[in-house]
Amino acid sequence: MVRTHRVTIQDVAVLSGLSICTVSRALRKLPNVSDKAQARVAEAASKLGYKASAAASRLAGGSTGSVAIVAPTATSWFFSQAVEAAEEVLGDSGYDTVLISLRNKASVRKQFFADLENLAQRVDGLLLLNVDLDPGEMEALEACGLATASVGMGNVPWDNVGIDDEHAAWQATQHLLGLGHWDLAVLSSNEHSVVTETPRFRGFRRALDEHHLTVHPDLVVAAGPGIDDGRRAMIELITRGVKPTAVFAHCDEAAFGALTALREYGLSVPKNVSVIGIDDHPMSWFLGLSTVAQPVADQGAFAANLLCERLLNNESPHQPSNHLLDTKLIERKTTRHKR
Amino acid sequence: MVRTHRVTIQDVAVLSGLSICTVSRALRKLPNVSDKAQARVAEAASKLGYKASAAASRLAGGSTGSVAIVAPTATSWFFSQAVEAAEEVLGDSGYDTVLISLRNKASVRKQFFADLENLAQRVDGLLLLNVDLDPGEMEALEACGLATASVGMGNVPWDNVGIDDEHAAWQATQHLLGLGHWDLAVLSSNEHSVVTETPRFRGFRRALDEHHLTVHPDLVVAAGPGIDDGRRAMIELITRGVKPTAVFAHCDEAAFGALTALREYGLSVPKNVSVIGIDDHPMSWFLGLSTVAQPVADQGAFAANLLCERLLNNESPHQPSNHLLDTKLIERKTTRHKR
DNA sequence: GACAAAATTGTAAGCGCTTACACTTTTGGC
DNA sequence: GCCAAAAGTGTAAGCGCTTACAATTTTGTC
Repeated sequence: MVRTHRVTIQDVAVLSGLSICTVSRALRKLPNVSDKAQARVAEAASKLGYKASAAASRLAGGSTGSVAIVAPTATSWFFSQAVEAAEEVLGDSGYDTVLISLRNKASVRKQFFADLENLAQRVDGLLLLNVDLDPGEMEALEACGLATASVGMGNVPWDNVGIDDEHAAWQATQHLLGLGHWDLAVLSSNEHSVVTETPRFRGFRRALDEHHLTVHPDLVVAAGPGIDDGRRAMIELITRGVKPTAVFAHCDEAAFGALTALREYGLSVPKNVSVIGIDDHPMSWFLGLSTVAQPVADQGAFAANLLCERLLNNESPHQPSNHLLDTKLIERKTTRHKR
Repeated sequence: MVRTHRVTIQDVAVLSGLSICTVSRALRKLPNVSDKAQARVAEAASKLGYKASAAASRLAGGSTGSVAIVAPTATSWFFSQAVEAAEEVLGDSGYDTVLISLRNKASVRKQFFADLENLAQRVDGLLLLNVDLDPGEMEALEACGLATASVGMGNVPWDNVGIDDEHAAWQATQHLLGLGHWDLAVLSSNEHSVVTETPRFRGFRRALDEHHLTVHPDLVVAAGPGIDDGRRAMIELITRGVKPTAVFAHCDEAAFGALTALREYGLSVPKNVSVIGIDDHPMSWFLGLSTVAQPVADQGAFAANLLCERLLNNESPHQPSNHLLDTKLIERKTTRHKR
């Protein structure tokens, strides 16, 4: 195979009998190009197998052809799922996906925001996955001027897609309530505090309210997102001596941990205690965990689509939209009617 | 904040009182730059917060500053783990990571190899994760001239890191044998066939050989990498009427499936049947699955390091190396001495 | 048809960097 | 000290694209 010279816009210009400039415009579908020219360019380009050099294009002021996906970590089920879905739609729109994991580390995160200005010249857009911004970070983000979209971030000045967390929690709690349980414990996200309730905790409380029940402080315990976090939280609950008949975990992995703890303490699920989570983690099916499913891949794909749109007609400064996708209760084997 | 003009190499040149060319060389640590100049440039650059424009650098014939990581899918535990580890070391070396998932689809895969030549001008290197190459793909890869490294790919003309699959399988099998089991079933990868044994199957067989045992065909069944695959395979085994006292699954997820099937059929683990897998999936700890652990993140990081090295001193055409990382038997609750 | 306005196309000047090559300074052997 | 070789530095020509702006063609109107 001959290492042939790179096909440049110049070659396309010659073959189509037009100027470089016209070719450039035609290729990018800018206005002021006759249909005839458009067609000739398209033909020449495809005949030559021409693809613009990202570097040259970028240097001259055009786009880089890539967007960055930023996630708190890349290893969790949720993120890898969302990332892959986003990568697919970005790829189909001709964008490369550069992956940036904050690795759940403050230092990495700080580094990222400090470097944002530089990143801005390497990518055209930013897709943020569940990264909670403090005011300073928000400012840096706005200053860098990158087109942005996000997943799971409420109240941001760009397009966002997520689920209604409060509603999802309400669904889970409501399910438990409907089964006759009223001594409900909750494994709440550790971001939760009495001052700033998380949406999921709010949903939990609202469901209780609706049944004229109140949240008993002893039945609330903080848990991180991992299995072990859930296990520890559940043990904490058990050793407090409280006896809930059902447990709502803020996410499936925490629920897995709760399941382990319960088993360790000789409590049978769902005979003695019902357990429900949120997510529909792939393992949940396997373990028979009742849960409220959220469409993870859909969220990633949707957000990516929004970003692409924004990237294409970068003129229109349309209002940032916030799309909430549906969640769905999935009843499996860890919840049962109270005896 | 003033939208200040981009800091260019020109600015550094002026501040350091040297020519652009010298600055360029100093920055890239090329030879033929005096220590004095080197120091002056470094100082000026850091004072100005200068960072070379990737686009300009690339266009002028330099590097792109990014490498592509290619995985069969991005959603599995294994790959997301390896990808994050690789992303970390690449990032530390100043490279952006562009993620490419083949999405387990032949069409995507074909597209990828067809586009390789284009990709070659957007990235400096390629990190392949467990993608089995057919001869044509291999050729395309070599033709594109990209620096390459890989994880889990034996016998390739570039640096590779992986584990000794045969040995890992041997470890697992040996463990079972050591517990007194001799009616062993194996859930083998579905890539396995009588003609081309997979390394893991070979390890299984070797362990048996060493105990003067032979592989009974009825006790061999193919299973994909998923939980459901494992479940179906185990059910197949059970309904065949064979009664193994222990099962070796080629990966943990298949083992999970086996666990479910066994439970469904009223067989108790490890009382009636022992089960072991390979991987040490995060869920294995949770489920108490005995397994042979492989260092996933380490493999990704190691391969990324190898690639970076190769990228830096691109002169030295050193021999491709193949590094095998250690695997370790982890005894948990699904394996027990035969009664 | 004539002419101004609108639509299309072309010219040429960069974007910020690398690198071949020319030029200047330093080094070291005698 | 002298001079060639080595080491360091500068000049300038691109890399392949975008985009003002100028030039040309087409269109529409009276």
